[in-house]
Amino acid sequence: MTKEKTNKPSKDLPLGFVDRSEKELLVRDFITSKIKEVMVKYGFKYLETPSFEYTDSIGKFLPDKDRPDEGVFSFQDENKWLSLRYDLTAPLARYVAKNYLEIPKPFKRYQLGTVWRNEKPGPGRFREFLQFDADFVGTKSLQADAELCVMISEIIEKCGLSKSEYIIKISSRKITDSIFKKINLENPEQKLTTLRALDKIDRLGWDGVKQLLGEGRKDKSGDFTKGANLSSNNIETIEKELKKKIPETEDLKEILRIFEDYNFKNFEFDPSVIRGLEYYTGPIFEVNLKFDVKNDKGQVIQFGSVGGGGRYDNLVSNFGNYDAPATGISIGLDRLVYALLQKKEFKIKQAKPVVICVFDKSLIKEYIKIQNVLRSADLSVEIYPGDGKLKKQMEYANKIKSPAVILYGEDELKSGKLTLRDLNSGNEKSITISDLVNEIKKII
RNA sequence: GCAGCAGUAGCUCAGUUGGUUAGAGCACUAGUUUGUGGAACUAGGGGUCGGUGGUUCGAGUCCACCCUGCUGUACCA
Repeated sequence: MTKEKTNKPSKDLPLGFVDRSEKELLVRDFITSKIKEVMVKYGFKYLETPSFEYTDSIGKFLPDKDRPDEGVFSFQDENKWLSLRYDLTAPLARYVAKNYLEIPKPFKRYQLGTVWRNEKPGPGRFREFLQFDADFVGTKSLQADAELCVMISEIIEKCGLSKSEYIIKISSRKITDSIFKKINLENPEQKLTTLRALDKIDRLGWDGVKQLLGEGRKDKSGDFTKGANLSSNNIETIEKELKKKIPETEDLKEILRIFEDYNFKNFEFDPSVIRGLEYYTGPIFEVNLKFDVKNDKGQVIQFGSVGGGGRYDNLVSNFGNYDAPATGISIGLDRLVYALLQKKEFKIKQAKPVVICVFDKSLIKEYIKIQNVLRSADLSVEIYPGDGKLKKQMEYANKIKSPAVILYGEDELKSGKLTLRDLNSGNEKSITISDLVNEIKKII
């Protein structure tokens, strides 16, 4: 190996960016194919928007900041700030505002695309990842919200998870709104801290959350987080309200009725679901896995949800005069892949090429002829990309998990037959080129 | 950002209270087999022990600072 010298380029990747293996990509392709099937069934339109948007179009405003890179990756082009999109919802709102008069109302679209976040990465969380997003724009009907939950369940199950392995959690921003009214909480900073604390019930449990609602909490590394400083009375009220098993807000009651009509049962009312604090205005949902996810060291990690969404009735109107209530849901595909890979054995067939060994460069014409015969039959095949010793070529074929090699040298030239070696069994056959396709099909 | 832990060969790791030329397994290269892979055997290459400075006769080992990674926590529009 060559020594690392100061001027050599680094082979490290930027923080939070990863190379993705064929194994992951095949699972991801499988998932996206299932998503597309379901989206067609549910009548959503396929859309793609660019990776970059003007920074202010995606909800980031930067009046006097030098670098608007908190949370997003940005650069300045011709005096305008551009940012890589951090989700697919904001670009959708921009798209709807821009094309409002042409598109059908309501507008149903789905999108698959890479998004980037300039944040600290965590287990199964990267700074570049693939997201799936489906939305209804231009309808207040809660039928839309309910259908998103049903639809996302169908996708998850098509990906191979059973009903006992995931659950859709639903809640509504209206619940926390009414609690704040009840305890007369108006200080916006306290409200925010409170919401953030409540969002953590899953991870920290009520004990931890109550510390965060009060003075604060020390995590297991010893780090201290300041709390919301609510009175113990108010904390008790919040706990009592949120422990109610049955939703009292109208929107959730209605959604539950619709779920019944769909005969949809794999959901759970969970008022601790808070999610994206800024733009949600009504029902919110989250897709949670019910099994432990481990890292490659075998430790169980805090994995969080694989997807979620909710109603955002004001996002489109931010762009102009059009009022377009909307609701949507997204899945982090790479996280889903990460989780699926440890839950299930995926046997995704990917043909490996039969290798034609290069005995003699002067026979290359013959090799190409053989290759053409196989490729015409849509078989995967390659001439060994080099001209080393036969042993090397065999090792190569073995390494790439080739099903078979074809040997054609002096002996074969004389006999007019070629040798086909099955790399699994080690058996060799001498056959004519007209039998080749059939013989290979028997092997693979 | 804050906190805890870690960094020794391509990978996984060992390295005794500080003591000569720093080790193992796997992987790699060559050979045993110049027309045959997976197994075995033999030989070989590969490391400024994350970096810089310090303590010491002597540092992979001790100290300080920095860098990187993992985990938790915060933030995540």
